[in-house]
Amino acid sequence: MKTPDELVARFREQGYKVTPQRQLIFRLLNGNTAHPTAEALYEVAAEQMPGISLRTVYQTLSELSAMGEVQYIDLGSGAVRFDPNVDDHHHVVCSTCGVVHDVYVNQTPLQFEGDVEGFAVHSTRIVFSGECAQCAHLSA
Amino acid sequence: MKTPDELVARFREQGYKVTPQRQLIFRLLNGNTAHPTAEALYEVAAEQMPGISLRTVYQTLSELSAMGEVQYIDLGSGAVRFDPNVDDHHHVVCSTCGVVHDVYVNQTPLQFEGDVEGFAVHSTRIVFSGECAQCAHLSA
DNA sequence: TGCTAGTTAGCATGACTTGTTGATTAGCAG
DNA sequence: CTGCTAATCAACAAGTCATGCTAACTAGCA
Repeated sequence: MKTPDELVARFREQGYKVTPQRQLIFRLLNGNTAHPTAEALYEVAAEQMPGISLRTVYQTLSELSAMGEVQYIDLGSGAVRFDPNVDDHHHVVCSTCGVVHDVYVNQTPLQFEGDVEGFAVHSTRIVFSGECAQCAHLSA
Repeated sequence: MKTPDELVARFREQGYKVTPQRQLIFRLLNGNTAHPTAEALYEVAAEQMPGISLRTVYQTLSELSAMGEVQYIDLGSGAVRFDPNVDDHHHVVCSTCGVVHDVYVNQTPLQFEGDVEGFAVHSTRIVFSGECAQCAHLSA
C-alpha cells in the first residue's frame, strides 16, 4: 500500500475528497500487519475519532480495494480481512488464536500457472493453517 | 467419501438412524465432483424427494463433515461448498462461471509444513483461479 | 462562497447458516 | 409387533457480515 500522503494525492487525483475519516483509515492501515476485519478497524478508528461510522469504514476500504491499495483476504473465518500488503504473498493462520501472518512463498507451485485441468490459471492463493509460536508455547 | 452402503453402516454404528433423507444425500454426494453448496444439493434432493427440508440437508452435511466423510471448502464465494473427495487435494475455480475442479498438487510446497514464520503448520489449502476451458472458448 | 461529495444515524435488506419449538413420522432394538 | 426415541418437518427467529437507502447535516475544495 502507498503511504498516507501518497493516498491523499491519489484520492485527490480521482476527484475524491480527502476527509479526516479517510485520512485516519489510511494511517491505521499503513504498515498494519494485523490483517484486520472491517469491524476491528472500525473499533480502533472509533477510539481516535468517536462518531466515525462503520459505514464509512466499509466505504473507504472498498474504495481502497478498487484502487488496488488493499487486498481483500478471505480465510473462511466469517469476516473478510484487509491486507495493506498487496505484494504477491500468501498467509498462515493460527487455528487457535486466529492470528494471521504474511508468507512469502518463493517456490510457488508456478508450474501450475498457465494450465491446471484445462484452466488458464492467473492467480494462486495459499493458506497455511497451524499453531503460532505463542499458542504452541502456552499449550506446552 | 465412503460408498452409500458403507455410510449406512457407519451411521448405524454411531447410533444414528438411517432415514431415506440421509440415504438420498449419501447417493447424491457419491462420486459428486460438482462441489455443490448446501442449497444446490437441497434443490437436487427436493426433485427426488419433495418435502425434504433444507434444514435436514444442512444437518446431514454437518454430520458427514463431523465424521470426516465430506470436506467443507470455502472459496470465498459466499456459500460454503461440500466436497465428498476427502483426499489431500486442492482446487481450481473458474472466475467466470464458478465451476470448481479438484487439483492434485504432487509438488506441494511441503517444505513449509512444519515451520512457517514460527507456525507449526499442519495443513495447506491452495486455490487456483482462472478461466475454465469452456469459458475461454466462449470468450475467444 | 457555494456546489457537491461525504458522513452520519437509523433502518432495511439479503445471503448464508444455525437455533428453536411443537407436532408428526418412522427407524430399529427388543 | 411394539414402543422408545431420534429424525423430520414447517415455520419462525436469530446472528453475522456486508451493503443499500434516506434525510439531514457537514465540510472539502474549486
